[in-house]
Amino acid sequence: MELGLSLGDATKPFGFLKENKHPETAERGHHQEEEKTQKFQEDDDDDDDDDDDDQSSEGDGSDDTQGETHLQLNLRPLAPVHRRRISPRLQSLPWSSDNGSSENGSSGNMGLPAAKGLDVNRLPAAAEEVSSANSVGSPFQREFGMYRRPGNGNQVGGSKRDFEATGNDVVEAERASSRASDDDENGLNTRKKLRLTKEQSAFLEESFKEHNTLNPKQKLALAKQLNLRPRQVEVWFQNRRARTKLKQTEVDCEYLKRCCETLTEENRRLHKELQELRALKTTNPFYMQSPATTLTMCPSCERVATTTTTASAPPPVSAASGKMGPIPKAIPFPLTRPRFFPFPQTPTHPNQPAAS
DNA sequence: CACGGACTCGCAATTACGTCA
DNA sequence: AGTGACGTAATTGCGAGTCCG
Repeated sequence: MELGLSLGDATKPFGFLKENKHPETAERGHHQEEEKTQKFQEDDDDDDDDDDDDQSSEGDGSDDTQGETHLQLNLRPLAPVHRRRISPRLQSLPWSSDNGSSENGSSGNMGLPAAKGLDVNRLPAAAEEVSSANSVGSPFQREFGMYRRPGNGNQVGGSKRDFEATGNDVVEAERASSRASDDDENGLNTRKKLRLTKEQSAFLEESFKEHNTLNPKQKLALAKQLNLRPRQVEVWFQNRRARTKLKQTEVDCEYLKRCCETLTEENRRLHKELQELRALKTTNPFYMQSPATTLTMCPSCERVATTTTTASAPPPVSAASGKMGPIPKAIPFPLTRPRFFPFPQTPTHPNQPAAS
């Protein structure tokens, strides 16, 4: 059973993040690593030469981007070395030279309200920008600062995934130290939760309507556009998907509940009908004298037909299969049929002509 | 070619913060 | 001012897919 709750059309392309595609790369859906490698490289080298991405390749819409403002992003990866343990394939990327020339708010507005001033989280983001621009502090330090930042105004504590590097000894140590520090610092390390502004939420919502999942490029673009950290965008989409699913579950639940109520009512009605028929059978002597009539169902077409038998001669049953025998010729039921009889008039088998 | 480890991502469950009545 | 309910940002852990040595 499928219900039509529409909380965003996942089939539509990620319109406002659409970029020109290279036809030869538009079909490589599963090579995310290569995609990312190529994307980051191309972003860094040539802003106007945007390639495709695996997500946008799901929808077409690659041709209607002409005339649209292309995103001009200077996608500086966030702490590429320490954010995640970098793959050997990514290590050759020119990220090490942090140019710090990110232009906040100068990117395309994606046809939506400009993200300028959407700076709930701007303080930490700006701090990162400044520190990176001045080459003060490594990306790791910046990310680490986000992770261990004690409650300080508008700043948010980062998560382990902000510099996630699974299996890395450093990270394992930091996890441990972070948890230990939670105990030691008596709540100084309490995470701060920031509410997104209406504009940010609306922007993310629009993005979600376009596409309910993000590829890394889209995530970075959104993050930059909204002055959020990519992880925040990622989390927002994650939670948004969860809310959608929950909503869908509620709708499904409601539908099943109504189905159950309908079936219960139908069952009650049929029971009542059965009782009426039994009462009729016991109170109508003529009915009793008439040949026993049963309703049978054709196993092939599942249509109901009437079968007239005598009490001593049960309906024929196929000796081989034990199933019902051939459908007898239907006759009007019963001869003393009450006017209120609820069954369909003269049910007959389709292969047999109706009794006249 | 099979295999194991590393990496990445999404999801479910949960926590915790901010807001509001 | 205190409080509980609620919405939601954020965290954590896990499974699955992919890549690579």
